[in-house]
Amino acid sequence: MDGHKHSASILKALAHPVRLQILEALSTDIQACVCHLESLLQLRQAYISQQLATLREAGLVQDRREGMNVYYSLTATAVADGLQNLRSFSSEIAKLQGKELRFKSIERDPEEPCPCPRCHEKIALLEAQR
Amino acid sequence: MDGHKHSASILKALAHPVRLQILEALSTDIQACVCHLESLLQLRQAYISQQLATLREAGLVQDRREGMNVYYSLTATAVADGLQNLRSFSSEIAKLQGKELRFKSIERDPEEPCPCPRCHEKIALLEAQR
DNA sequence: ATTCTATATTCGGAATATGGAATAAGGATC
DNA sequence: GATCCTTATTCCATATTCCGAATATAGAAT
Repeated sequence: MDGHKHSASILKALAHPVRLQILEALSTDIQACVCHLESLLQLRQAYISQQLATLREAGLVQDRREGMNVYYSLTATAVADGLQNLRSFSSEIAKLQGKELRFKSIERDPEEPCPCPRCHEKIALLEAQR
Repeated sequence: MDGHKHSASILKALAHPVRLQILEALSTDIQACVCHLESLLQLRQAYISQQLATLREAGLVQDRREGMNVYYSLTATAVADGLQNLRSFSSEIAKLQGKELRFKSIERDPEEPCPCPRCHEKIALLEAQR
């Protein structure tokens, strides 16, 4: 297959702010259900599902069903590495243009757990074990 | 500025087979006039100019006028590095999908110089010095 | 000044991407 | 079975990209 075409199609899947955020979330959380991403990014479920489908078709993420939930994860650690490279790369390009980039981090306060049901289960489990 | 948005806009500029080929040409040739790219990629001049404009607006290439010609080059070596990374990255993703990538190299036969005027000048100069 | 050559821009129709709304599908639970 | 819950898909209007054709511009040469 034509390498440039394939590279371009991967880049096309990457070239979207929300999809980048999703990938970033998956590169720190290892895996996440859709409702987790929903609460993390504060976006509608259907919308996230759409973006996940794009990423899935590009081969960047994979899904795994577990009961009622579907867990997404990166298909390779190379994806996380690529994101890291991309970050510094675009920062460098931005600097040439006299701009300073700020990547809004979507870190969650550990004391304030994600309100998605799955997280609540885990929290409840942990507290029951005390 | 929002980092994800800027990254996405850079990726959007990259996400095109012809633009990738142009960048690759510039990462080996250091710099090239439009007519050189034209003969190298076998594409119409106006079309190449359009793609160069996209790359220029994204901050990936810069132009320098010299007499009648305009020479393009990468704005940073990081761009060439990024292309290299992208190549192995998309190869890895492709492998996960059971595909094998072939990047058609646009190497020029050194015995068969580029027919663009600038190249002819250089060739003529070299031959005159013998 | 006119012409030539290299490059850039504009216009426009087709194709594709975007994102909202509604709906469907797949399991769990009762 | 009926009913939730989570996730996926479809539909649709709008916006954007793609790329060919024509045209514009900028500098060189006559």
